Amino acid sequence: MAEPRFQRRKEDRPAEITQAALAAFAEKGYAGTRVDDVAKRAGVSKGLLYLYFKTKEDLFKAVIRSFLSPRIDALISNIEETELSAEEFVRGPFLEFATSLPKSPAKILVRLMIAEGPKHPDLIAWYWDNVVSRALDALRTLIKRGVDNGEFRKSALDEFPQLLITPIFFSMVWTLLFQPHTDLDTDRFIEAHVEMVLDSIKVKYQ
Amino acid sequence: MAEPRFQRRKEDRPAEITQAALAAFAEKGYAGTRVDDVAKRAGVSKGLLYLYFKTKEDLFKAVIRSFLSPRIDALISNIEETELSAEEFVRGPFLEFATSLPKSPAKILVRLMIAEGPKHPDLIAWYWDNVVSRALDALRTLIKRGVDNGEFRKSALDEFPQLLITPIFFSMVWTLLFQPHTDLDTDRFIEAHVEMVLDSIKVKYQ
Amino acid sequence: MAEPRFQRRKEDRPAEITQAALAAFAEKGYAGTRVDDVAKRAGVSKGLLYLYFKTKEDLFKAVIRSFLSPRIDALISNIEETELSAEEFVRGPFLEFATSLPKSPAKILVRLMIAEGPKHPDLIAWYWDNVVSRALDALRTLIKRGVDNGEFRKSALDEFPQLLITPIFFSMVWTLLFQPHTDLDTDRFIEAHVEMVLDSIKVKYQ
Amino acid sequence: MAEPRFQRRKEDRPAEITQAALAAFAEKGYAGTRVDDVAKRAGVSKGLLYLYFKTKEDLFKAVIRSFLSPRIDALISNIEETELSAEEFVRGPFLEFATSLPKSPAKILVRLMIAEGPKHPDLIAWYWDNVVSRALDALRTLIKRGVDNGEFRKSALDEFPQLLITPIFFSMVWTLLFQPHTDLDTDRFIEAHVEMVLDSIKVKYQ
DNA sequence: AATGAATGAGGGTTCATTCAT
DNA sequence: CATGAATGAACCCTCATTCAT
Repeated sequence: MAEPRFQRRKEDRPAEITQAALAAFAEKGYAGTRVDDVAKRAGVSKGLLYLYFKTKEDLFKAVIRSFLSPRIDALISNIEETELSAEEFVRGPFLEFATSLPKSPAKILVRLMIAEGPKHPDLIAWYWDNVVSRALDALRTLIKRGVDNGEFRKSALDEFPQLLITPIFFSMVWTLLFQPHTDLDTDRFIEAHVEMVLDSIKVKYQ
Repeated sequence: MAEPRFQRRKEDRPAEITQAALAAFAEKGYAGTRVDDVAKRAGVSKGLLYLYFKTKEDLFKAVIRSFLSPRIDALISNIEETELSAEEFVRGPFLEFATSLPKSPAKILVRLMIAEGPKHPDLIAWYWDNVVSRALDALRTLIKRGVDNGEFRKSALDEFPQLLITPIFFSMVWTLLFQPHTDLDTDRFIEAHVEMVLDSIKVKYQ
Repeated sequence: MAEPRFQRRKEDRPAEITQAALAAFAEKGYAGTRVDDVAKRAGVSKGLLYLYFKTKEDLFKAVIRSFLSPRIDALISNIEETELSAEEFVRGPFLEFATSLPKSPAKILVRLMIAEGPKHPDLIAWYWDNVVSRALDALRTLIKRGVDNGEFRKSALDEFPQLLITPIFFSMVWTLLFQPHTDLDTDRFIEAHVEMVLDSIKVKYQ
Repeated sequence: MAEPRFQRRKEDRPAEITQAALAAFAEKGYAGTRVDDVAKRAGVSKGLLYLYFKTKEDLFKAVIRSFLSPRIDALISNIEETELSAEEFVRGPFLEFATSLPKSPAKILVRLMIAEGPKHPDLIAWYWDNVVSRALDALRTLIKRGVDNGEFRKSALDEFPQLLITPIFFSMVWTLLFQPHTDLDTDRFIEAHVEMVLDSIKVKYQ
């Protein structure tokens, strides 16, 4: 019944701490989170936390880096390797990805990025290089494929692939802020947008 | 309506402080801003600041409340009083409003709302009641008018007027974060989106 | 009877704090002294201390700089302006200065310098420039005057004026360390040394 | 006297640690030295270090005790067993000892003693009993022998044998502090002092 | 009304020491 | 014996807030 006060679990610690930190940052924001709290959440002493992360900022960066990125990696390789037509891909895997994001903790990360980003330019840079620009390229590839296929006509989407993901951001931010005041059905919202985009760029006949 | 020629004596003190606070919060975020700095920026002593605002949080709320809202009020009354057709209004006043926002300090307010909102639910509530829901209603009115006019067909936009403003938020957040890494032409981006929406909902012929 | 919690005494604060800090550092050394304690000793809040001294190190430097130096300044100007013969000066004012030092708080400063000096090279440099090298020059002047007068013969003291002050340092360090174990009569010890030196350099007859 | 050829297997662990600790303390002082660092320097784990030394303070005392003392032991027995005249001894072995000290790590120990001594009275006591008072006695013996021999006249040195070692301390402290700012030739400085002392106490003629 | 000196709770970080492995 | 992961008490410093002037 006596739980040992010491537990050596070197392997798992960083992930556990990172997990706990995400939860804490999500609730209180960066400044509002006390390192003590993160440690407590992780079931760990403050000292140990500092063994794995040199500073609170370090911890924050580790949190940001370790989430979201895998998800996007999956989407990207999916785009590259799929055998679906462009429209099928958009209606299938892309839509699934798009609608899942606002329900995931990614939402929280977006908040943190927006809130704290300006103070951590290197973090933004890392994100741009490793996540955003790659995702953008993948989207461009997908759209170009549709155009080359004759599925899509040439459109502003060629230049602004962001037009496709606009409602994802919006949903995340909207629910983050106004959840108690409204209940946006993000799935249908995003679907409607995608439908609208497809409607606008699909080659209609013949 | 006659503007008093001499003013700015005293007693727009609160406004001056609020102004200074916006600048400070914009630069450093809420937690990163020291009350001292705000006072210095406003050319006022710390003590005086506390005469007008009971706490730092109070000051923050005053800042948030005093900006953005007038702008939206204008848009709303514009919608209500315009004699333009729905499409003309979207292409005209709405687009102008939409493209101007990402260049204005509103961007910063959005950041502050996202960053600090969760800690200030009453602020969010105030915003919802006084700004967001009213703006949403106005948009709905506008769209409904278009449908009633026979300009627009029935569409998801009826339920989700947000589909129209999606790229405004996106532009603001995007430039906030990735300004140094990319240069999104927000004007053309937003125009492209609006065009796409109109393309999708306009009754095409006959 | 109720003492006001706040007391505005801007002028006196730095000196009071510096005073308290000397006492604290003397008792516990630099590392062993808590800023809190210094504040308490000075009857002041920790925060106020940081208003006047940016860091603990800053405070330490201020303490070191503000003591000892005036004492030596006096000796130096004394040497420059005296009308006594060299021997008279040594037996009179110099001896008085020399014997008083080991009983003064200077002892403590010497300890602090020795203990902490290596970590604060700029402090050492300041001391060298403002105190030590000037004192050395003054001593050299004094001895040279004696030689020029025909009071003293040429000797190693010309090159090493430090030979005169050797027992001062020794007395300070010795009592610092071994006070409880021995009772060196520093006055007579230093006198004996000075006598010995004079005996050795005085031109004896004719 | 036969030195065992193979050694250094294990179990001069304590000595190795003590060695490493001296180096560390010398560089950073007591408070500035991390136990971790000492362990690393000694090529040993922190846990093992704590096997040999119960606390950091313990380690510190061990360091202090293990150095300097052997050197002085040698001098003392030298004084007791020598067949040289008092003057010859002073000019020979004593001077050699005196000039070598300021160049040795003893200097560092002196610093540590001065800096940390007041916090470790038992260490001081140990030093007094085992090193200082014995050294003092030996010096007294030497001087008395000179007087009894008719080499020296009666003088203050009889009461204050410290007058002989004054410049040793001085040289150590001086170089410790002002090394970069001056270059005292400690050998010649100490020689000059000794010469002066002898000059003063030697029976001059017949 | 206006100032800014003064307060003190609170948070990030370090590091001597312990103990499971 | 040996390791180094884990603990937690301290300590420096900041800053929102108060109040004597």
